[in-house]
Amino acid sequence: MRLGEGVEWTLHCCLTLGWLETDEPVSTAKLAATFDLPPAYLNKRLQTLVRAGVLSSTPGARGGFRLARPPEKITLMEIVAATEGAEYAFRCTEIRQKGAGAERPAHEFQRQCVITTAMRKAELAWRRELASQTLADMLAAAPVAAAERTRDWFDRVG
Amino acid sequence: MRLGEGVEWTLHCCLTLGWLETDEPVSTAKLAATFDLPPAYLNKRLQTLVRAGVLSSTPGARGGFRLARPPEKITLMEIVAATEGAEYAFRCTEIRQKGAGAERPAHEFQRQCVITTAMRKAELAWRRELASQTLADMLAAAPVAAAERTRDWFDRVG
DNA sequence: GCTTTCTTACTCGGATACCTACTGTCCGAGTGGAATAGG
DNA sequence: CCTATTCCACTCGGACAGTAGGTATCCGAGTAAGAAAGC
Repeated sequence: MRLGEGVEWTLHCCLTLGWLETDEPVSTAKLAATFDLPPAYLNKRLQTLVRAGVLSSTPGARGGFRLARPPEKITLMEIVAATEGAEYAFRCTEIRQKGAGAERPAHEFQRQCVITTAMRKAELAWRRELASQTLADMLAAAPVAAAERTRDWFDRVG
Repeated sequence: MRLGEGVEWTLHCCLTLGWLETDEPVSTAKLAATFDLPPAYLNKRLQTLVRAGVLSSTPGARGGFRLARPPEKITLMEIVAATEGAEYAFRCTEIRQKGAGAERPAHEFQRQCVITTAMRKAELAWRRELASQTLADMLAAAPVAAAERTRDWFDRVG
């Protein structure tokens, strides 16, 4: 099991957008340069965040991305689910109904199997933890110097 | 993010081995037939459980797999980690040190970034949940009829 | 000076190629139990 | 009846092919802002 790199990218981009505190949109090119990422692909990932309502994008000259909501109202869960998909990591394919189970009547399988229940319980704990942390929490947790340095860097590159 | 199908397979196989309560090993062929799975590949997954110490295998005629320990001492976390790998799902590639961060001295990056901390915290909650559930818990949670039916089926196919 | 046009810079969305990890198959080697052959 | 050989069923482990999903690139279309041109 592994999370795509896109999760790390989008989380860092959201953090950066939160630090900048500017109301002007930030272009994909600048964000990509900040972390040395492929611009076209990063843009694709950010677009999915727009569709999820986490970011908003403005087209045209001097366009780019900005946070769609104040950081206090953006949870990590939203960002992760937007880039990685909202499906469960464990996907029950009902193999209990194959082979030996094929001869049994269908009504015996209405209750979900104990394995699915257990795995889902663990995954909900994961989600709950992510949902409890907002972008504002992370902005506050990072050293203030980090925020200043990113602001400086964005001032310099224009 | 998705867990491989192998997780579902090995969990069901462990559950089946627990239900059978026999001391004789069960062959890969029978387990594969029980869930209609490809025998060779299932065998591969079960071998990793042997290496992890969850199952034990006996070679030769009438050989097969059996639980290496009583079900009370096997946690779901062990089974999942054995088949899926013990690495974290979120893998920090330190993109904060690329691009804008490349000019900054290395000692600034000794503390792990807030994103890694947050993601790891969520993942630990997931692991804790899986580690708290034993195979014996699942055996008990399932309807007794299910256990009987699998025993019947294994008696019939010999 | 005002309006119109042009240029520029950016997002948007689809099409496509690549690459990695998971899935699945195959084969040779090793091992233990049972059947068979020989004394 | 006892022992040795043969055979079979199974695990073990590696090599390899196929496949799905994530990564990455490219291109045309649309849009907004500013600059340039025309009246």
